[in-house]
Amino acid sequence: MSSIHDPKQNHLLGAIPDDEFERIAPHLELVSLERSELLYEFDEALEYGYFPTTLIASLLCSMEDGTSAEVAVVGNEGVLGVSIFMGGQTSLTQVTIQHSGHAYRLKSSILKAEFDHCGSLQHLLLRYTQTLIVQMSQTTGCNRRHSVEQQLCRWLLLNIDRLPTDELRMTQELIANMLGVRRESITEAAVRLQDAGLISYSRGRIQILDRHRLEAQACECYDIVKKQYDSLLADLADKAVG
Amino acid sequence: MSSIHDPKQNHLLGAIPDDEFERIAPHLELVSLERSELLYEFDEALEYGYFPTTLIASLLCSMEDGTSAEVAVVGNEGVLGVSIFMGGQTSLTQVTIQHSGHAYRLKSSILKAEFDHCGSLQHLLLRYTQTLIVQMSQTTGCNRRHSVEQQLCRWLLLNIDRLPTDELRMTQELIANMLGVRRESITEAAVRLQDAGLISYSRGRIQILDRHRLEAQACECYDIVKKQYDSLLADLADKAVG
DNA sequence: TGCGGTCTGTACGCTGTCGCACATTAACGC
DNA sequence: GCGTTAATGTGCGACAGCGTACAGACCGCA
Repeated sequence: MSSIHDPKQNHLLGAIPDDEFERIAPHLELVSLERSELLYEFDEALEYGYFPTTLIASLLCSMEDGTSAEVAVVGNEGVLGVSIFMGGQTSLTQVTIQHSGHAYRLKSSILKAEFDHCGSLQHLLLRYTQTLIVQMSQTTGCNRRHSVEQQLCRWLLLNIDRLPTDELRMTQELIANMLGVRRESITEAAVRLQDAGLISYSRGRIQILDRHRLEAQACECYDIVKKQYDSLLADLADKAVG
Repeated sequence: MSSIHDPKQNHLLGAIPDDEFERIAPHLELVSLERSELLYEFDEALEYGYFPTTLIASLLCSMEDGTSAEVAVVGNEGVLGVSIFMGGQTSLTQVTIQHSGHAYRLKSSILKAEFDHCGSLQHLLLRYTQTLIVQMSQTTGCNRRHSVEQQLCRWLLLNIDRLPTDELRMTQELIANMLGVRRESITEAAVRLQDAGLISYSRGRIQILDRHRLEAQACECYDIVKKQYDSLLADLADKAVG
């Protein structure tokens, strides 16, 4: 394939054996999604599962009062629409696009059928779902105990890990929506981080200047989630070889 | 069985077909667990999965500073040790016993093997894991946006739903640990609820007096989680018959 | 019947975050 | 360039929850 797009840019699709991949490959459909797009509404029936390659999505818990809080972030390490194979038919959370990019989508029926083969894909999807659970759990604790600044550091790191660059295109307003805090609280924290030389930003572009110190500034939650994903990726690498 | 204990008091075990149940039944071992017991540590290898019948357990995210926050509560509708079948070998969260009682435990190897039969049990366990994800997601949002009093209402309801009585044996101190707040904050909220006639309590015994108003006082989070479980239980009932 | 410990109630000052209002600055289309 | 709009900066009062300290209430036990 001469295209710059390749389903195997998604770590899960990249890790399944050839025979399983060939079975679903004809059904994979490349889609481009823009920031702020609502991919799934909570409790909505799911037509497709999505395997992101370059986009980042956000799983949100949206409240009656109109506010929302991010429960997890999903990029090319994962899949959107876990309830398709988990057995429910409807989305477990609201899902929005946080960073524009591409994904390969697969009809729910086909994804479910392949899952039910009980092969490698099933194993990978379940293993991935597990990391998602850890991320959600850690986010819960983080919301309860840690400062906005710590959470911002965690959030920046989680996102930059899922992008090829060290620049994020994201306004403080949007970050505030993700973290479920005021825009001004993000501004205050961002000013401090910029003054300290950890990041620099202007009008929707955030540069990570000192990743190491940013990690030090973040709460332990980032480390825990990161380790979990690293162990998943190590698993995936094993699969891809073996 | 003349015993008052029966594995089928657990909704998941009660919903699998006879042939699958017979296969695991010889391996089920009744255990009695006491409040505050640490069942799993985070990231610890899991020797057993547990199907609670009368106990209630709490999945906790524990922080470096020694505090913790509950991410989900599990009773006889569920199972402890989802990572056994999800493919990781280690616990996704810390798990403690919140209310003394009984559970049937099953060696991890046997649980995993039965799961890999891709039969009814697999479907049920995945379906249950899904409700767990919804509960965790909602807890995340609740921690972010709702008052201690609202969270206390939610917590009381979630627990009372998993017990046969309308009395909870639980000190304010323990509730505070679960919700990740100060003991005094629970006292203040509890005083208000008692003054309003919704509950009455004394020294570790909490009576629910007006369940309906308690639901009204709780945030939407309880309803959402409850509906999710109701839909799971409806599924289970279908399975048990069909 | 009194004693010790556990559980609950209350008070006070502190801090982080909120909600709001408004000022300032950079990017973009014309 | 020029004005519009989106994005960011800042200030201020309000308030929920925190940490600490201590007082009362109830329970079991000697």
